[in-house]
Amino acid sequence: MSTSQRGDDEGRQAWLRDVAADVARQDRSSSAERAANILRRSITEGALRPGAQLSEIELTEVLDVSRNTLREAFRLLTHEGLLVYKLHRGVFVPELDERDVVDLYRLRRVLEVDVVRGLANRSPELPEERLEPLQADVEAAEAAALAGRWPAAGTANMRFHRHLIGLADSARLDDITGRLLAELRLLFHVIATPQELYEPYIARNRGIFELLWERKYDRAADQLQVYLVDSEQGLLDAFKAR
Amino acid sequence: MSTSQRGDDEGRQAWLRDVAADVARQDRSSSAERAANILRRSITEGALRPGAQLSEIELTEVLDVSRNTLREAFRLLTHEGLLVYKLHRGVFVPELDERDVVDLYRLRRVLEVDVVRGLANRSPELPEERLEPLQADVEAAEAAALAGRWPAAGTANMRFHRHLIGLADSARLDDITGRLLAELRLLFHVIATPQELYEPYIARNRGIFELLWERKYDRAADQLQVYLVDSEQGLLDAFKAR
DNA sequence: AGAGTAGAGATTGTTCAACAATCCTGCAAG
DNA sequence: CTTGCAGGATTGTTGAACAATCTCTACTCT
Repeated sequence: MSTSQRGDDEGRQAWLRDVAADVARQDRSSSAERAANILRRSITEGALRPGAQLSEIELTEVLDVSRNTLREAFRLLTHEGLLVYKLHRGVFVPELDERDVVDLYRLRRVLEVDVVRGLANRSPELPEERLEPLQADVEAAEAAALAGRWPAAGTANMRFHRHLIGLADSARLDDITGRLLAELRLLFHVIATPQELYEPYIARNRGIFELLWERKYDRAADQLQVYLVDSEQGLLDAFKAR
Repeated sequence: MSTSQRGDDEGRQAWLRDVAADVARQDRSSSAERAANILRRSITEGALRPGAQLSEIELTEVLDVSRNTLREAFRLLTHEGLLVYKLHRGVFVPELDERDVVDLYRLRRVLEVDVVRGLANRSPELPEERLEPLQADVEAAEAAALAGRWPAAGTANMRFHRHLIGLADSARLDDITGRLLAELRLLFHVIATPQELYEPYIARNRGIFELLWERKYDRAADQLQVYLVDSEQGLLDAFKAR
């Protein structure tokens, strides 16, 4: 927090306000969010399978929160698409099908490809350091794949695409992407062998990253488009084989 | 719904009660959703202006729900972007600025234009009757404009774009669009004279509709793109003039 | 007088227990 | 086999209580 701020009161006050807001935002981890984090992991890591019902009474005991707080956590996850409410019947882990695959990938394609293509005409060119998170994700995925830790590879892959979208500096786009990727994780759990699903795409992630690094945004967008079409087809094939 | 746009509490409470009775008649979902529907209408129709704070105790009395249920409704609307929480200070109608205009229109452009362009390669060609809701919206907007009822013209315009997105048959796209348009309505309320904002675009809506009817999807997409760029610029100009 | 501070009052954040409304199950009658 | 009806279980909603935090006022000190 060592910034050489010049002495104007206006700037200092704004700076203080920013820091205060930042701290307040981090303090926001309430009981509901803690419960939601636990449930999110349980869902995305497969402990709670699609179709499973989440009993309120049981979970209030396990998570040690009140029913109201638990329901708040349910709402958070509902917004992310990881749970669905059925009136007077409770919350369930949604069961997605092929139509959802098509729907989700349609959105992914149009959004991600547009973000990458849009990088070409930024008024200040994209600074190199903005690509560093992407590089870290690519390397994490490669390392996890080498070690055979496919769930970790999947997580790194998700982070890569989330960081890719983040280059657009759009809060709403980030929000939408968070939901899309969370729903995709639900779909991946239908697949028996995650290795076949992820392995071919790790190298392609690196290819896209390299093109971004060389500022060849149009070519990166083209590759991303093909990547997403192939990935969708892989998921659809896995569905048929199941 | 005759309403005096005065800021006095008495008038606003009466207005809320009217909407409450209106919505309760046709709504059989949960109390929280009912309350959320009432508040959503109050916000999008301008009774609750950007920057306004929503007092919990006041609204529990007006809406006749408990604080917990009301807060549930707040959360629903927060997820839609129609309310923002400030920790320990309450919920407020957000005040959007130029950056939000740019962000929202960026998303609108990429999504709407892609939907229209995608109509060209549907396996079963788009049936004509799918365009009927759009026609109704165009005509409603023209009628409202002729009568000088600009809020109604704005509503019809919103419905036109929502139905346009609906042609894609994507539940997630519909969901996202609902949120984007709701936020746009927040922005429109900053504008003093809605007439100037809507009038030029009513004829262009008809133009886009006619092109869709003639199955000239690429040309319709091009016009839509220009439409959205101009609309964004109009909003930005209105912001500067304010 | 002006700046800073302590505290009262008001509002929000969170939890709990109880009751109402609804759904599911199993069984009996047609 | 279908339909209708208890009874039990689960969710939906409420009101109250208490903790945490903010805002505003009044006071103190320089």
